[in-house]
Amino acid sequence: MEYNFKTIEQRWQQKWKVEGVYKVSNNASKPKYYVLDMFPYPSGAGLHVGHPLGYIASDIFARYKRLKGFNVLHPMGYDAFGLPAEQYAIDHGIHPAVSTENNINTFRKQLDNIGFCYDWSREIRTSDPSYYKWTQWIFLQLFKSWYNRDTKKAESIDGLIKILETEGNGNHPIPNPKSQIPNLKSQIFSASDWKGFDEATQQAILMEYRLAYCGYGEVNWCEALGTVLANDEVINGVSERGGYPVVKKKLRQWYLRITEYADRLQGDLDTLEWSDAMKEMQTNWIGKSSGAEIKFSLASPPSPLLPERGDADSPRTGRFLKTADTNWHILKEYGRLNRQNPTAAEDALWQNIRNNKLGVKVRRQHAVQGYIVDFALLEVKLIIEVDGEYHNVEQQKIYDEARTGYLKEFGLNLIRFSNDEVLNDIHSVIGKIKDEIQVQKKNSSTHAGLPLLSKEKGLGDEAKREAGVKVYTTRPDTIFGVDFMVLAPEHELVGQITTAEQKAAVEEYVAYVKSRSERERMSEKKVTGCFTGAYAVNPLSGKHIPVWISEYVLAGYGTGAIMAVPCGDERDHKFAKHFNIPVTNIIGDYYNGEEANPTKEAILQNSGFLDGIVMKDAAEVVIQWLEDNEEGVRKVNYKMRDAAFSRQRYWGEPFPIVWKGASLNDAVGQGIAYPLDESELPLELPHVESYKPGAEGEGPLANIETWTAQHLETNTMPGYAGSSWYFLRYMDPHNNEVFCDRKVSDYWNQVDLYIGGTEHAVGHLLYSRMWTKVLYDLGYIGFNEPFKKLLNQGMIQGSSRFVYRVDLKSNTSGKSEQIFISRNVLTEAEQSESPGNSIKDLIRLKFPDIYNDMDFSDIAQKIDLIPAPIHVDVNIVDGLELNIEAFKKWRNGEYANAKFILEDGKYICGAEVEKMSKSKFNTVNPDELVLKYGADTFRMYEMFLGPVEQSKPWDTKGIEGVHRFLKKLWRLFYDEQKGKVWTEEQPTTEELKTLHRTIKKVEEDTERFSFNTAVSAFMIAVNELSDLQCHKKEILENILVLLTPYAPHIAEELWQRLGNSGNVLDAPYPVFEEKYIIESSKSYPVAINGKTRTDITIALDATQQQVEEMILANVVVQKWLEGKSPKRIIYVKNRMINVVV
RNA sequence: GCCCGGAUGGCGGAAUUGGUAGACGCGCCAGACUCAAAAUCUGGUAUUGGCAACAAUGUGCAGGUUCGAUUCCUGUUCCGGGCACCA
Repeated sequence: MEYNFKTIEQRWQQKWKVEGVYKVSNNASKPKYYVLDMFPYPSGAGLHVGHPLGYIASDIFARYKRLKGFNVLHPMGYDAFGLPAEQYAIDHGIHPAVSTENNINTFRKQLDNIGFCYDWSREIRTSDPSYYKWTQWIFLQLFKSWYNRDTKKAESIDGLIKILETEGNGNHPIPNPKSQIPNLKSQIFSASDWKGFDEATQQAILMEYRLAYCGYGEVNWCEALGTVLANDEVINGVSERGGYPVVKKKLRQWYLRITEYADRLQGDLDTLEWSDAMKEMQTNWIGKSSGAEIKFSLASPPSPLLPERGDADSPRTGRFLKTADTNWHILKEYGRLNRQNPTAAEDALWQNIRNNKLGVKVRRQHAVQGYIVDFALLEVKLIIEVDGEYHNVEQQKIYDEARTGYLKEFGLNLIRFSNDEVLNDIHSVIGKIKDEIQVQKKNSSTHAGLPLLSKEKGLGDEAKREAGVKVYTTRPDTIFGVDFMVLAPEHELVGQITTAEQKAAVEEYVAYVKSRSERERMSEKKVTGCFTGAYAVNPLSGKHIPVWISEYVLAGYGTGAIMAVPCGDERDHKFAKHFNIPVTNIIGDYYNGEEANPTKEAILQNSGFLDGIVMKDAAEVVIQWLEDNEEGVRKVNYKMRDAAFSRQRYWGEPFPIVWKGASLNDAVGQGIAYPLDESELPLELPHVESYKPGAEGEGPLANIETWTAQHLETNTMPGYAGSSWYFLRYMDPHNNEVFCDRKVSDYWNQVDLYIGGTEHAVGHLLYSRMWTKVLYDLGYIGFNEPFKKLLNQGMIQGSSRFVYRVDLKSNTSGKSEQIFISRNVLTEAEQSESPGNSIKDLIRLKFPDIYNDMDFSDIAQKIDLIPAPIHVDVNIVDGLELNIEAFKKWRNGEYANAKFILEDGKYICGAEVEKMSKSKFNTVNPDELVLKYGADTFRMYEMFLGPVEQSKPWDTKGIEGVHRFLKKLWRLFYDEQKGKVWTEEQPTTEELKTLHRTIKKVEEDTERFSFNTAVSAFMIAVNELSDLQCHKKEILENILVLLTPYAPHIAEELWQRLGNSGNVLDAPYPVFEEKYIIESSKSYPVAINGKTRTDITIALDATQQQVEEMILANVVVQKWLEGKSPKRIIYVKNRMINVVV
C-alpha cells in the first residue's frame, strides 16, 4: 500500500471543509490565541513559492496552539484596494473591482491547495463597502478628535471647543507652530477672541487640532502623463513609464497627526515582543532627539556702514538708540536675578497672566530700551510695572514719568499698578490690563515705523528679518563652530533673504531641486548648493555667517534649516570644503583638517565662554544660556512627520467629507470640510469609465459631475487605511452595528502572533499602532497595541538563469543571426586580452558561413559582440543546463532559429540570485509542486529551507528529500507488499527514548519558530525508528500528533487508520517525560590547548579530581603532553574538557 | 547617503548560554536489488597531504579578548530589505 498523497489530501480537505472544522467561536472556555498573517494584496501575478512561507509558518503555529488546547483565531482576507489594480485598469480598461475579484479567486484557489486552517467564514476585503463603511467611520473618529497633550490622549473635538470657548487656547497651543491660518494674527487666542472668529476661522483653527486633517503637501507631478506618481515610479527625476519630467507640486492632502503619538509609539515599543532590529527601525523612524532650537537673526553682509555687534564705538543709525552690548548683557543678568526673587505682588500678577492667559505672551523682568521692566507684552507694545511704596516719593515720580515718556517715544505704552492694587484686587487689575491690550491692538495699525521688537538689536527693519531663522540642532555645544547656515531650498525665507546678485543663481538651483526626489536628495554624494547672499548672526559669538541653500537639508526635518559645523559633521565638512568656506576648529587635535569628527569628548576651544568645557557637558550650558537670554529654547524633536493620508486615485476608500461654504463656483476643497453623518456611511465609490486625473491633478473622482456637484472630497484614502485596523474586523466580521463589538475585542484582545515581512517595518506597523491607540483612547477597544509578538519572515529569492546572445546582421541579405554562447566559453573569451576579437574568432570557427556574411566594420556590430545576459525561464533549465529544445519553443518560438556555441555538448547558463518576479522568469508556482509532491511535502519543504526569518534563494531540487521522508514515515505503518505493518506491541526503552527526544525537540523548536530544525528532528526520528524497525502504534501515533501542524493531511490519514476516533487536529499533544531520555554517562571531547584531540566517556556525576586522573591516564593526552605536566585542566560538566599545557 | 539585517562544504542549512564546526536534506561517488531502468536500501563525501593511523588548514576579510570564538569586541568588504504615494 503506497503513500497516495493526492487522494489523501483531497479527501481530508473536502472533509474538513464540509465539517467546518476551522470555524472559530467568539466565546469558548478555552484560552484564546490569535495568529495573523500580514494582509496580502491580491496581485495579478498569483502566488509564487515565496508568498506562502509566512502563511505556512503561521498555519503550523495556529495548529500547534490548537493541539495545545487554545481557541485559535486564524483568519485571512484581502487588502483589495491599491495602485496596481488601477494601473491595470488604465492599461487594459478592466474595472479594478473586476480584476481584483479575479485575482482574489486565483489567490484563494492557490491557498486552498496548501491546506491552510483559515476560518474562511471571517474573510474580509477592504474594497467591500460593508468593510470600508467602518474604515470611513474610523476616519470620522479621527477627524472628530484632537490630541490633548495634558491627558496625553485623543479626545473628542467637542471637548476642545468647550475649552476654547471658556479659556482660549493658552493651555493647548496649536500643535504645529508653523501653521498659518488666514485672519489669525497670533497662534494664541483668548476665549473672547474665539467667540469673535467667524465660522471659517473657527473651523480652520479646529483643523489644526484634528487627528485627521487637511493641509497642503508636495507630490510628484508628471505633466506629460497628467498624473501624480509614486516615489518608486520616479527615477532620476523622470517618470519610470515614458521618461517624462516630474516636478514637485503642492496639492491639498489629508494627513494623520501621527506626530502627536510619537512619544507613545516610541515608549510602548518596550511592551512588545518584537525583534530588536524592528524596534530599532521604528525608533529611528520616529527619530526622537533632544537639543535646542536656536534663533539666528539675519544681518546684511558685513560692511563699513553697518557695524558688527559689539563694536560699541560705532555710531548708531536711525532711531534705534541701543544700549551698548556690554550693558545689554548686564541688564539681562539683572533681569534673571529679579525673576528668581519676585516680590509678592509681582508673583501674584505673574500667576494670573503667565502661559498666555491673556492671549498675549508676557515676559517678566525684561530688558527694554535700556530698562528692566516688570512685565513686557511685546506683541502689543505694552509694559506693566508693579511698584512698591518708594514710587510715591516725589523724586521717583518725576523719574518714572520721564521713563514712561521715553518708552512712549518708542511706541511702548506703560501702565503702572501698586503692590496693594495687585494683592487686594487682582481682578480689576487684570481687567485694566485686558482693556489696555485692546487699546494697544487698535492702535497698532496707527503706530507707523516701529516693528514689534522682541529685543533691541534689530539691524534690519522688517519683522520677518527680525524674526530671524530658527535652526534645530542636537549639538548646541558646537555653536561656536558654526561657519555657515544651510536652508532647505524650499524654506519660506529663501525668497525674502536672497540678494539681487544671487537671485538668478538661487532660482536656478531651486528649480533643480524641485526636480529631485527626496530619496535622490538624501543619497546624493555630489555636493550641491547655492549662496543666498544673506548673512545670519550667531547669537552667542555675534559672528556673521553666510546663508546657503542645499538639497541635503530637507524642509520637513526640524525647522528646515541647519547651523553647519564643518569640523564636527561630515556633510557640513564636505560642503565647506567644496565651496571653500573657512572651517573653525573648536575641537583642537580631534580635528585633523581633512575629516569632520563628530566626537563629544573634545575639550572646546575657540568657543568663547565655553572654552575648556568638555563637549558633552557644554550642550547643557548652551541651552541654559539660550533660554536665559531668550535666544533659543530646549527642544525635543521628532524626525517623523505627519502621515499623508490621501491619494489622487480612484481605487481607494472615498472620504466621508463634504466641502461647504465656498461660493458655488469654487472647486471642491475650498471652504470648510464637514463630515458626513455616520448614518450616511458607507459613502460608496462611484463607478467610473475613465481613470484619468482631474484638471489640477486631483483624483479621478473630480471628473464625476454627480460627485463634485455634491462637493464631496475627490481624494481617496491610501492603501494603509484599510490595513490599519483589519485585525479588529476579523474578530467580528459581520457586525453591522459597530466595527467590532467591544465584548468580542475584549475576548480576542491583541494579536498574539503576527507574521510578515520586514518591508512593513515602518509603514503599516506604525500606522496600525497609531489607529489602535486612537481607538483605545476613545474607548472603543481595551488595548493600545495591536500586535504583541511579531515574527518577520525572510524573502524567498529567485535563482535566475541567463543566456548570452550575440546579435549579428548580415550585410548582404539583411538577415539577422542570433548566436548564444555557453557561460564558461564566454567567461574564457571575456578574460582574454581582447574579448571582442575572441568572440569573433569563436564565431568564425564555429559558423564560418555566418562569419563570412557579416561585416564587422560596423561599430554597432562590434559593440554587440559583447553579449548581454538575457533572463531565461528557470523552468526550462535543469540545474545550469539549458534544455535547448524547450528553449527553441519558448516565447512562441522567438528563438527557434537560434545558434549555439556549446561546451561539452551542453549549453550552460549563468546564474544569479534576485528577487523572485515574473519579469525575471525565475518564479516557481506552488501549484505545480503541490500537484507533483502534495501539500504536506510542499509545506515541510518550505519550512525545511532554513529559518523563517532569513532570506534565501529557492531551489526546487531539495524537495525530493522531504518527500522521501514522508514516504519513509508511511512505510513505518504500511509496506508496499505486506500492507499493514503497525502493531500494538509494547515499545522498548530505545524506542521511547527516540519518541521523547523528538517530543522535546519538536516542541521546543516550534515554540521558538525554528521550523527547519523541527523538520529535521522528524527526519531523525523516522530514520531512528526505521533502524529500530519500530512499527508500534504507541510510539507512532504520538509522532503523528507532533507532525499534525506540519503535515496535517498525512497525519490525519494515518491517525484514522490506526483506529483513532475524532480528528487528529484536536488530539492531545504528547507530553515529554524526562525519565525516558536520562543518560548516565557522556562522551566528552578532550582538547589540548583548545584543539580537540580525542573523546573520553565519563560518568555524568564524575568529580573534577576523577576526571583529571582519567585524562592524565589517557594515551592520546599523554602523547600531546610530551612529558610535560599540564598547567590547568578545565572540566565543564556536560560540555567538554580542555587541558592547558 | 542614512537605518536594519546577512555572509559557515558543490548547494539549502545545523551548532539554543563562549565549549566536539558541518546535524538534517540536496547533489555527487561507490555498492545491493534488477535482464535493464525507475523506485528503494547500504556505505562514503569540508579542504590539503597520507595506503592508513593521523596531521595541517578552515565559519566573508584584518585584528583583538579568552584555557577555548561561527558565537563577544574593533575595523572593513560584499549582498539583501527600508527610507514616508508599491503593498
